[in-house]
Amino acid sequence: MTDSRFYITTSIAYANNRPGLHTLYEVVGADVLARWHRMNGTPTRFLTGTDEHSVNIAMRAADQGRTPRDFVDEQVSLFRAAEDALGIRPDRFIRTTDPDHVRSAQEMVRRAYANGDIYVGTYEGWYCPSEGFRNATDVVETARGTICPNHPEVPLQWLTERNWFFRLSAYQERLERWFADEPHAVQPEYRRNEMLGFIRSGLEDFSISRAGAGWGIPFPILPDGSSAQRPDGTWDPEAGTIYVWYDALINYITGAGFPDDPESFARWWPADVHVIGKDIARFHTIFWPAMLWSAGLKAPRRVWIHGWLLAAGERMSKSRGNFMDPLDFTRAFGSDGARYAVLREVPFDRDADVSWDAFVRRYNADLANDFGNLVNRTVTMAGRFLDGRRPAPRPAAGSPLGAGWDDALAAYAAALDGCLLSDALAALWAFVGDANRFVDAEAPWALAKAARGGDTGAADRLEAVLGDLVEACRLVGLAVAPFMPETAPRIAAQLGHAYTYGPDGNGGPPIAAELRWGARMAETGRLGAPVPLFPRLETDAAVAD
RNA sequence: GGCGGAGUAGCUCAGUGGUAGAGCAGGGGACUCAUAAGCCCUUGGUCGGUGGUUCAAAUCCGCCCUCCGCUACCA
Repeated sequence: MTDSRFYITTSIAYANNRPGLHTLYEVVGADVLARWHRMNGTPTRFLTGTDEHSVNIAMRAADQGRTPRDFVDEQVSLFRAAEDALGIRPDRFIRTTDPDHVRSAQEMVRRAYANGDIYVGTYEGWYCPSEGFRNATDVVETARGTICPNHPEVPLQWLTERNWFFRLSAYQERLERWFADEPHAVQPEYRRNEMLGFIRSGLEDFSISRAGAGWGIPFPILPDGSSAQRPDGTWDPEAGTIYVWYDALINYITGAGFPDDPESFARWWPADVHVIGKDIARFHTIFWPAMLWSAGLKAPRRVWIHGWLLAAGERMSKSRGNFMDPLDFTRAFGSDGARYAVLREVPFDRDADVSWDAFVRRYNADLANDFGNLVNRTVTMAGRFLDGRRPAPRPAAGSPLGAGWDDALAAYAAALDGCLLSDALAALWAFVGDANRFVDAEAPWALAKAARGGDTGAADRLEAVLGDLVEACRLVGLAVAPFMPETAPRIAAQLGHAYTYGPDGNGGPPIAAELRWGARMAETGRLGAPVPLFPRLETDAAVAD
């Protein structure tokens, strides 16, 4: 993205339960992309949050003898604590209960109405209180009656409701044109094809209101088209509430300033990337653009659909109970270790099996052994052989490591642009491997011994080799800062370099200039103490799943 | 059922016509700056099955088997 700003969002988490790593995975990934753009000097807005309205949530709250608001407040605090532990720094944490979001959703309904895209119809079908509407082909007939396969203990209800519907059918042609004109708007490619296939199979209208559900955003229009707002400012309950997508999806524009702050909205919309899970791809790539067009707004520039975390081949989920607690994870791996492990282990474009042991192996191999040890041996050798004075690197052309850096960085940056976070790390770690091999090839300890014996050629070479290694550590440590924002300043400190980026990645110089080989070679400095960055973990250090 | 994708070393995967690859895990070795890390070497695969095309197929074509994704209204 070469635009003057970068707006990235995640899906908003359903605030019905404590958070799992499989939910926060997406937010960590988006946080990395946000930090990368912030460090590049691009004004960046990163939005994440929670989805808090539903009959299910109201029921759970009632079961506990609490108000829905009280219930979701507690869930949200758990999400925020877990995100904080993972180093996630959104520019705004949006809640669908926020007052400006309520106004935003209602305004979108009004615009759809004004554009003739919503109408009162009748919805009929099975309704599972735990899951929402069930398609007739999804329910199961048993001796006890019709049940929801996912919630057999919860009685299904046959619903007949007068609801508002959105005229999605009117947007089929425009959606097909959008997919054709903007081939990179939906990624990865195979998801795009699935969505395109869905569009071509024909689009039906969908319902956007619920009657009689109290915990939701008041539907702003009565069936006759008049406002549902009463003179005292309250809303006529007969109008019902806004149902799901005209509530949840709207958060992306609320977070950009719609409708209260037109100036902000003009600046930030359309979003550069919506990062979402594959289970809600259709709503984001088909419903959402149509809803926006109906309101006279632009579709998002890109929707990135990531895969799921699997445990033994099964999707991690709260209902299955096979998910990892993010706080267990960060306690064992550290915030940065957790971020690295999950984003390296799971390709951002498809599902992947994960396990505690696999994360430990990845952490030990990549962080403790390869990179952490590289920094540690470099700082130790330079400290000991050069009395703590930081050696300068050779010019890139004269250094095996310097000559390879540009390609490594280019591969890293290209992968980040393509949202392929695991590939980005792999590209950087190939360079880390080069650096470790370089150490053994040059054997600085042997050069130091020769230098002590009076060999001035060896002394010069020692200086050059260690200078290259210090520079390699500086570059990798800085480049990987979006993934490991706490470790980056610790590396800089050990290398005697300043680190001027803030805790969210804002504030420093554009990273591109800093990531040139030798960018700081003219500066002198002293090395810090060699403190191991990533202590090795034992495979049986902890048990979790 | 329809459309799409995948089956390659113990694990995760790369490889789209020309003598089977990487990382991790396992084994051995030399070194010693380092978090018993790093480096070097190495065990290991009838490339899902089968029939074709070709001088030559993991790679192209047919058929079969297995697995996965999408196939509408989750919050």
